[in-house]
Amino acid sequence: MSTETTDAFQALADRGRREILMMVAKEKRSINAIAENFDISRPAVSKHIKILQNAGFINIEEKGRERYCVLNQTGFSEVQQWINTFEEYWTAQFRSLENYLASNVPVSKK
Amino acid sequence: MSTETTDAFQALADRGRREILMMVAKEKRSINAIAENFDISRPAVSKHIKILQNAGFINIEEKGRERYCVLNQTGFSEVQQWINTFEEYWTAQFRSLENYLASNVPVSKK
DNA sequence: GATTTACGTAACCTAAAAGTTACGCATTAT
DNA sequence: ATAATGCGTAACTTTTAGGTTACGTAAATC
Repeated sequence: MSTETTDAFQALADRGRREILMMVAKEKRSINAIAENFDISRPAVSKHIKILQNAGFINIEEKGRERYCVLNQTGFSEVQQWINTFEEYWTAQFRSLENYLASNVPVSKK
Repeated sequence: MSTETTDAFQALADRGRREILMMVAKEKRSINAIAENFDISRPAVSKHIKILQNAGFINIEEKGRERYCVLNQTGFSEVQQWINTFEEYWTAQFRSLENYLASNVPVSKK
């Protein structure tokens, strides 16, 4: 795990990390609280957290010796933006389907 | 590259694969046509295509000995759905910000 | 019908991701 | 002051991802 990853998609590639995000979405959690819900060791979780943080999916709220994870919209937006890039393609597809239907499929008349 | 990958996020983890999707979004392309635009070998591209296909991002249109790649919305929708899962979280965040502002921040009066 | 083209696939190698244990270091509790 | 807790990190091992070359095969070209 090269924890310096900054790529949002790379960060989401791991199932465990996606589960972590879903857990944190339900409620703010400390590193240990997260680790308790996984089979992997705490240090492993710790690394995942760092990756998610660097990719902009979570923020850390330090409270004494505990570190709470909360969602950060940055990473999600990045992915959303990329998905939106293809919006144009789908609407074009849709329009050409419309054209096809308009010119080729007989409309039932009353 | 275990080409049996069916995971959408896993498929998007690779930069090259994301580029392939963007290329294909511009226009339908054969495997070789795609490979020409990359530094990697054709067999490598071939594997990437298979991964993208299995993950539901592209469909193959066979035309004689050529195989054309076209986008498939399935994979994109899967990712979109996952992103939408967190929608609830952000709106809750927004509402609590609203509440905070309403109760704590003095409104400038005229 | 021989050759070239457009692929897929198997076998293999390398590098990076993901995991572990074993520490160390603050912070909190006793 | 001492012990216990909540982490991060370094060093190491295993697994997987991504790449290659070397084939084979079916369709197009000559």
